[in-house]
Amino acid sequence: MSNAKALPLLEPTVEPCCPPLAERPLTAEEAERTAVMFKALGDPVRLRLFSSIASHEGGEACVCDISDVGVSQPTVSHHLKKLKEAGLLSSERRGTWVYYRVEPAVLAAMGQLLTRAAAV
Amino acid sequence: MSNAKALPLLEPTVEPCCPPLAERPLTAEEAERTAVMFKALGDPVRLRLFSSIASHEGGEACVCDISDVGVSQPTVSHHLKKLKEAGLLSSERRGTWVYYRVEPAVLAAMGQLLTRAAAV
DNA sequence: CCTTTAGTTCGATGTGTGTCAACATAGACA
DNA sequence: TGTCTATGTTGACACACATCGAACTAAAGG
Repeated sequence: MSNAKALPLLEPTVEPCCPPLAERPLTAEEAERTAVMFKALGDPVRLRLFSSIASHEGGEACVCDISDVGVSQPTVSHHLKKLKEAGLLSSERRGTWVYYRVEPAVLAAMGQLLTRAAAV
Repeated sequence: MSNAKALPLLEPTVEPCCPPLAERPLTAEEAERTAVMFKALGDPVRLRLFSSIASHEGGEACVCDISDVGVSQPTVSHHLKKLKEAGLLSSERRGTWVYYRVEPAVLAAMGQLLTRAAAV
């Protein structure tokens, strides 16, 4: 892989998904796409897992650090998979442990989706 | 209590619910409360209804204006009820029609929940 | 009373959640 | 190399909950 892409490219208005909720009525497709992300955070267990990862050092944590949410380990794995499928997390195996980390861009986009809606 | 506090008090950091996701791991109760709101927006139909209301004039709309989302009227009523129960909407009967309006404070709080998480 | 608008009840169907068991991967050690 | 242990993931199943529409009820207005 080439190292030609060295631009800092810090977009302040990331928008990988959809327009702000208050800008115009969402189309069916946009709603479908956006709902996946909100639905992923619409479960208490997933919310706690996500919060644990986000508040960890460097925005990443291994599964062993966040498995104390009151459900079994397979259940934790299932929930992490859903968060990953929603594009909110990414995982990486590092030796024995698997580390999950948050996707700041997607998160910021969701935030703007709401705050901009409120600003109108 | 004196009325010395007559400031316009435009809090940029409304927080009727829970701390930012990245500040610390959410407790079970906080996660439960927050999940209700995210789950309410985790459905395509509800997201479209909500977006329609938020993008309407003055942030409010009557049911008759937003019933073209592809489901029957009773279903629309169900979804609006859920959004209302989640604290995202408030309703008011004005003559023949019932008007729904968004709750900007709650919306802003949800946004900060996410953006602050991303900012860490 | 009749029409329009919206909410409620109720039941069928679909989707999500959580657990146990089995499987995959990585490291340690003889 | 072979095996043992620790860590996660996947599959299958039962259970609970959410979704949706048909029919009914309630409220407002002519």
